[in-house]
Amino acid sequence: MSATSPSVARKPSARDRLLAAADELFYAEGVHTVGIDRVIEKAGVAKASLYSSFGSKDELVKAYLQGRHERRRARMLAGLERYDDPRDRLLGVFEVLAEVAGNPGFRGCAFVNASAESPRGGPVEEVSDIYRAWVRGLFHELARDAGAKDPATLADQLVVLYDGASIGARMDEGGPKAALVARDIAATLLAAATL
Amino acid sequence: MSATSPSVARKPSARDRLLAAADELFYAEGVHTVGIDRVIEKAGVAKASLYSSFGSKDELVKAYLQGRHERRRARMLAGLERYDDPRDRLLGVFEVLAEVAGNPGFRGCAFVNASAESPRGGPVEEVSDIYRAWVRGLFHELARDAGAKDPATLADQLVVLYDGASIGARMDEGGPKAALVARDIAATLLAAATL
DNA sequence: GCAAGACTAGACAGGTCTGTCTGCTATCGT
DNA sequence: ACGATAGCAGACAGACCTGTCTAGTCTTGC
Repeated sequence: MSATSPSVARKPSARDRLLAAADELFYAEGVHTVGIDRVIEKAGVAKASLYSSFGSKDELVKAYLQGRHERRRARMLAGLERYDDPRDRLLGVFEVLAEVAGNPGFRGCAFVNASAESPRGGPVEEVSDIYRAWVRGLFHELARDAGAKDPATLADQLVVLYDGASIGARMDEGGPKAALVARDIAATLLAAATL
Repeated sequence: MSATSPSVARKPSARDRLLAAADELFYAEGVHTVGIDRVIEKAGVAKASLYSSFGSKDELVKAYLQGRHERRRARMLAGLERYDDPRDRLLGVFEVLAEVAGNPGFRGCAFVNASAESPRGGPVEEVSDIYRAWVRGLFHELARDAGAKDPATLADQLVVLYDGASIGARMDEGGPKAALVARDIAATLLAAATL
């Protein structure tokens, strides 16, 4: 029980605790609704630490969204490793989404939610665009691998399904249901696109 | 030019001016971001008038959303009158949505946006549920009329498309594009559902 | 031992938020 | 003519917001 062991039971840095608290609160209640005071209280951190780490609330919001992007990306890629067949991998995106949406704390897409309460052209739109470009790129790649005749068009369609599933799960409390509906539609579209 | 002519150039009531101002501001910038002061200034109305007409900001938000619901309903039903064939009427929903999304001020679904910045179980969720039940009912009815074998399932699918189109138009600045993508998917689904 | 850096606690400034209240004015039905 | 109703203008209270600043504490490398 050496007190300075670097790999065991180290308290996370103030920055990491802030990000964890911001992630929970911002996602659950909205980036504008939740004030700085609640974030630092949950993180157990002084206000000065927040401003020395991030500089402003906007930057904290940005970091929160970037963290969401990275974690969604990691979860999606890990989830798709289960599948070998390119067709299954494409539909697997909606399986993973269904798992995520079945989570009790699920409240829709963090980027859609944040941008609903943020001005156009601000930092939120910036990171949202990057996230959405990644989603579309992933679909494009999977559509190509699955043998779609026009992978770009199919990717556009799949993005619509992805968004619709996420909104449906948030607004209608149906858990994974909307994502599975989207999965079925995707299967129909894929069949039609590879004839 | 009688000064009291009831049908010519009457200044709208304070209540109506408030609703019009709230509609513009809340939709463009979010219900939480926009404060009471900005609404009454735009409406040219005293603060006391707002509180005597609506009682609270929450009630004003509710009235704003109810107005959106009613106008969307009227616009949709009027737009669908162009079509005779039941199949065209169903797809016409997405044509009307494309027209709406092509509007320069379009910023997605007012209910999705408002609920992103509102607590669960509040008045916003209440009116959102009513609106969404109407959308789903409309699709159900149109799916039945179009001869779908399982209109309830088709309606679920069309709701996903409707949500996805609206989010895509807001997040990706594509104007009516996402709605037309959704229309094409709907045509494919309808063909498969009426075999 | 000790200096440097990271962190905490909390006061403070300046602004904005919702909601209440007091006066004053104009219009309308009777 | 006159009372009722509707509306306007703005001060005010109390809470909450972001962001800054001071002062003290703890940890770590050397």
